[in-house]
Amino acid sequence: MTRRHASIDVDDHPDRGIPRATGKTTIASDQTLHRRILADIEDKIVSGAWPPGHPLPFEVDLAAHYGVSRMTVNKVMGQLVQGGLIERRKRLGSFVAQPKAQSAVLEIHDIGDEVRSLNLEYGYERLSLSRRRASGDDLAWLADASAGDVLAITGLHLAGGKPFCLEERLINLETVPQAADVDFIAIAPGPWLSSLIPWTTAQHRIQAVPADRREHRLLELTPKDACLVIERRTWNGSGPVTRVTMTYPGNRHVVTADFRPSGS
Amino acid sequence: MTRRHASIDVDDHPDRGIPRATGKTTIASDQTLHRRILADIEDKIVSGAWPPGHPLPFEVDLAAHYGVSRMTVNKVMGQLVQGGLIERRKRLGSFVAQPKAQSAVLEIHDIGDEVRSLNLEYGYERLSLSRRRASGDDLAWLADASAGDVLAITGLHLAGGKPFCLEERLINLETVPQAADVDFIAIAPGPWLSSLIPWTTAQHRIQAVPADRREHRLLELTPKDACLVIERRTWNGSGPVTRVTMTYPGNRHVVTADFRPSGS
DNA sequence: TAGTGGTCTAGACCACCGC
DNA sequence: CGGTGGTCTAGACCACTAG
Repeated sequence: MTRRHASIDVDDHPDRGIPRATGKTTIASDQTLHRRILADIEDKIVSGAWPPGHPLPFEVDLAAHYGVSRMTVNKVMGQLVQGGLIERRKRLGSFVAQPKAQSAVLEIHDIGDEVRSLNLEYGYERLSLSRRRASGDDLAWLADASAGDVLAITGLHLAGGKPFCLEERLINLETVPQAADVDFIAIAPGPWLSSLIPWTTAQHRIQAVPADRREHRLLELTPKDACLVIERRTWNGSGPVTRVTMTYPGNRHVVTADFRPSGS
Repeated sequence: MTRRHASIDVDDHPDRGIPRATGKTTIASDQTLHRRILADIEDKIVSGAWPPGHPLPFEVDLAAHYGVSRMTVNKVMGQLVQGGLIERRKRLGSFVAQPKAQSAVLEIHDIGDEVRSLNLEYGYERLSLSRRRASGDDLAWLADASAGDVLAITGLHLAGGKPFCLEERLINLETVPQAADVDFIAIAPGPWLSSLIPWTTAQHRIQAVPADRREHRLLELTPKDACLVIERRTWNGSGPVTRVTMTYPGNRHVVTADFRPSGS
């Protein structure tokens, strides 16, 4: 065991230090090795015992300490890195990361599921559909992609018969030519696309805007109300796919995001 | 090689199928094995060649196909699972996941850094501070924690001399007793806490509200403007730490979130 | 019951980089 | 130069579960 770093301040029981459920910490005993070790080290960091910047023991030492092979420790360290809890540098070692930007996970569900999970009846009503050549506003989204035709759809999602959210969507017909043959009356563009288009990259922008006249009418708002606008642009391997802005009544809708230390 | 699943429809070159940079796909050739294999499989999924529900070859077959050991393939599959691209079930195999809930990563930066990254001068002004016993509203946040004292701080973050965002914060003095000795005039509560308190769990709620009178005045808004309100509740290993409400002028501030297929 | 994923090992080689 | 993390292997055992 090398001598650098402060000694491994884990209790050094005769069981070679593998964390057990018998202590005060809540660690399930019927876990895999790397899960228990991960939980143990996470606890050290989260509890503040190992503050930001604190050096972690080397892989070899951790392996010896927990009585496992280096590969197992390496797996744990990899998960800690991906969770943003530690940073690693060759020759130097591993260190508890400085909490820079908290990253939270924002789950964007299908609107139908979202509504039904509230025990409300879901409905969708197409308001308009038009095919047109990409114009000025659209081009900013299409970027340098050759300006072809786009499909513009607006629709209203209903929850329990009442307006839930207004959808304004643009579909790039160069990437998704099949969309030209759909009228999007029986099915909303979102689920139609997600069943067809594979995984992609997406950017979201969230902002608050005062409701304008059209939103007063469609979303049954009063002139003073605010709207939460979520804009999502989606790309594919072959280019821009769709851009959608969802306008929610701000007083009735909330976006939630959770944060967890590690990926698990 | 077992016979289930459609045959591995990767080009079966004499080089045993290890993806190279020579093809049409953009895969860096000087990558590690598991990165190249990961990129290869990701491409299969993202491009739609393997649609949702499509069965992946078994680990043994993939290992044989790529000419690597099963551990390497297993590492790749683990990353695909964590990226939400595939689902695995024992005895059945691995399948391309149905795109259910898109999950985006929301980065919560330090406000000072955020302002300075806009090339604006950052400033902070404390508006009020009071210590009080936890009352009705606070208790909902503290949950069943014993109701002790809380510190209530309001402050204004400035960008280029102009109001940027209004902060209303509650600090649980039972979890962070040290906060009682700070006046939070020279330093905002956010950075002070993050330099002191280790990593934790957090919940975010984002909504749009019409600006009220106080916000008109403090944020220099007109009566019609909307505000973007981000509420963050933070827990520690030892209990609730802080609850903060950030109110941004909705027309000037946007929250962005990105989505990537895999953790990489 | 047989085949799959999940896990773990003991060892190995290498690139990197501070000393 | 030496020690660290990064990677990869060949093999092993086990739990789970469809058939």
